[in-house]
Amino acid sequence: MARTRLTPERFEQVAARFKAFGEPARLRILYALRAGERTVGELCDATGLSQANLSRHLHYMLALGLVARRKQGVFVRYSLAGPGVLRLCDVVCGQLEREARASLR
Amino acid sequence: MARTRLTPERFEQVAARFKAFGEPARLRILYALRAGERTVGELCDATGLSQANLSRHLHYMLALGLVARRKQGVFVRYSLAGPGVLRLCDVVCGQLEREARASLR
DNA sequence: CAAGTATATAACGATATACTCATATATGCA
DNA sequence: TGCATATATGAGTATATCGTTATATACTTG
Repeated sequence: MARTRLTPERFEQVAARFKAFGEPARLRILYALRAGERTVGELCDATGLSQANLSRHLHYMLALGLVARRKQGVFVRYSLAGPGVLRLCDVVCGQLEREARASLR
Repeated sequence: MARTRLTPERFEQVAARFKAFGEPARLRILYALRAGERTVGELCDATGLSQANLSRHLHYMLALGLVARRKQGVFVRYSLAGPGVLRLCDVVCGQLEREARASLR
């Protein structure tokens, strides 16, 4: 694997990316988008978050390039920015899964 | 891949794990441990963090199972809890790397 | 243009988190 | 035992971030 030099600002970037995932509300949003594009209203229903709160998190993730935004009439449709976005979450889920199973036996 | 049901508390767990990585100071510590076991004092030098601050972050990551602790006389030697700990960071680094390269051309 | 709906944003309070300074605890040694 | 060193922790401050309420903006339709 190519070893990347980790400058201080690289640490900042990486941390910022992790921080985006380090919030249950945002994870819920991302997983609600797993099945495909959703309007803000639909995401309200799917996640149980308030509209204002949702909008703020979406803006946040849009700025980080985690989600994509498409305006269509009155509606705004959000989607995952790429197939890799949830891969990271799945890795962590898998790790926790394994740890949980290991600690049981 | 086994599809795991994502309960609310699963979201919390995953978010907590991500949050641990979402802090530049902790990333610096983890990467300083990449080369192997280090005492707190050595980590002070390697990261530039204050002793008190460092001690807190180490405690935090110890509780999450990201680092291991071994007491040896007056010294306490910390190390990465497992080989998978930094794999996640490398994934993110790689993604950012690719994105940076893609946005250049 | 007026009214209704979808989304975004401003302002605010509450809470959490990072950091520092000072001090406590633990260990080794004279 | 007394001192020096390594690490941990308590207390306090500053800042960031989440969530809410109220309001603004943008678009559609009558």
